[in-house]
Amino acid sequence: MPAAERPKRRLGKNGDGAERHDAIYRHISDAIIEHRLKPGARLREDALAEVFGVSRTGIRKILQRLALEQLVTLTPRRGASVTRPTADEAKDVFDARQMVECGLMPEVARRITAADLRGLRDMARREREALRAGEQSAAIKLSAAFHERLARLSGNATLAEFVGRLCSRSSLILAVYGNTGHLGCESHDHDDLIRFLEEGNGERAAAFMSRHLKAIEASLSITEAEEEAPDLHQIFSG
Amino acid sequence: MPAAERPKRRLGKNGDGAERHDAIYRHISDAIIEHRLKPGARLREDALAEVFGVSRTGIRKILQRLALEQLVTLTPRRGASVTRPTADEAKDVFDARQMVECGLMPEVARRITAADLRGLRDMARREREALRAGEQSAAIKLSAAFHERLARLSGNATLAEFVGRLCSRSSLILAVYGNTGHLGCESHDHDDLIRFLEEGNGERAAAFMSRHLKAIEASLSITEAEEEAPDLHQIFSG
DNA sequence: ATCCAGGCCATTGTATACGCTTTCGTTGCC
DNA sequence: GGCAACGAAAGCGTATACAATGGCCTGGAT
Repeated sequence: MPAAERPKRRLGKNGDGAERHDAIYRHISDAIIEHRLKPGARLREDALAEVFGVSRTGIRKILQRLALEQLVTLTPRRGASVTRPTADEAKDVFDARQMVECGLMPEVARRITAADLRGLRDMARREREALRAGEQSAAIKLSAAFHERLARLSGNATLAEFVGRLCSRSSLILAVYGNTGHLGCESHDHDDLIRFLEEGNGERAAAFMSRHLKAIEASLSITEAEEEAPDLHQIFSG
Repeated sequence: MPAAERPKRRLGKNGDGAERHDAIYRHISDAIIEHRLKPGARLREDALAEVFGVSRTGIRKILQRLALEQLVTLTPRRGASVTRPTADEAKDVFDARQMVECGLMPEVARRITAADLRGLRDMARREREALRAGEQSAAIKLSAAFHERLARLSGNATLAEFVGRLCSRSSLILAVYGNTGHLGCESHDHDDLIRFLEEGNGERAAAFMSRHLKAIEASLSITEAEEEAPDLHQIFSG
């Protein structure tokens, strides 16, 4: 029974050890960012291990990585669950995005090429299409990817990675504090931003990005009412 | 031999599992930041496991965490080694610090209290003393701690954590590209900065921080000469 | 009937064991 | 004499097994 019925697993284990882990990481990460796994959802190691056909060891590694990126919360003896950002954290994240993303715009405007502009337009188009098709999950992920790609065009890998994490956390924040049916980024905002960058006008791009982020933050309904028994309310109201 | 001569280990394992790991993490992290472990140094799992009296499992977890903070590099089948930052990474890190730390100064100047100022002066004093006593290791760590503390006073935990990581990586950069005997931060610089903050002059503090960081970066001798065989040169020249 | 206590179960934390890859040393051949 | 190929050893990657802790359910007492 053990060796006979799963020969492919052994094969997969040998061939692509590290890649498999990375793929699983991306699966879980995407599920969180796309709100398929909602904040507060528990992530049991055994269940994940069985689903992805690996041992708990690998799952633990991935869960730890997600915890360091603050997408999941690891409580000492209770296991892992999707992080539920607090109101303070939400403010910090958006303040950080305000500083970094806007600060990056001038450099991006300076370095951007025609090929980059094409890529950005393509992403914005796909995002619009997903939004129109009602695929919220895809739209959310594409929006985050757009912001990260933009940051990456600055040439600063460190800051780009940081922006990527902030965008992931923003997705979590939207899941908790966002009004349903109202996505974070307006669809035409990104197109306008691309136009400013095409003109090489970094200052206007930065100003527009600032307004863009402020608009997203303003659309949130941040109420940290419950203090001691928040889980029940959240679960039963949702 | 196994059970009789180490009863404390059993005890320690039961009482403070998570804390022990955190302590080990800090030990290794400090050793890297203080240049006791130099860039390129290999970190064998077995050796670390034996030194700290835990199993390889725990060491792997810690190594992974350090890898995500980019203090150590994890090459697939070769194990862990202290990260040797490239010239590009060094530039990115200092550009990022320039943007974030300077951008934070106005808010810090706005929120700083008398107690905060006392704490900062104390840190600056200890740093000066360590520098005068020739304790480079301690001085380097205190300098990084000063910058992180400063960022934390902004009230933005996310950005403060980011600055902390940038400072850790800066320490690594100094180890590779810094001229021996010339520490990154001039001792009186931090005192001057504190004065501007005390005056509540965020703009001047930001400008001074900018010069401060530029001075550190300028003091580096960034030469990425070796491409394929850098290890030998580095080791024999150091 | 409700509350407290004790035991059971579920789940994580840790260690150990095994397999595989990589690397270094040696030997043989050119 | 140098280069290449093979073999052995060392170290990492993964899985499995065991131990400990916290939550939950049940039973009894008030």
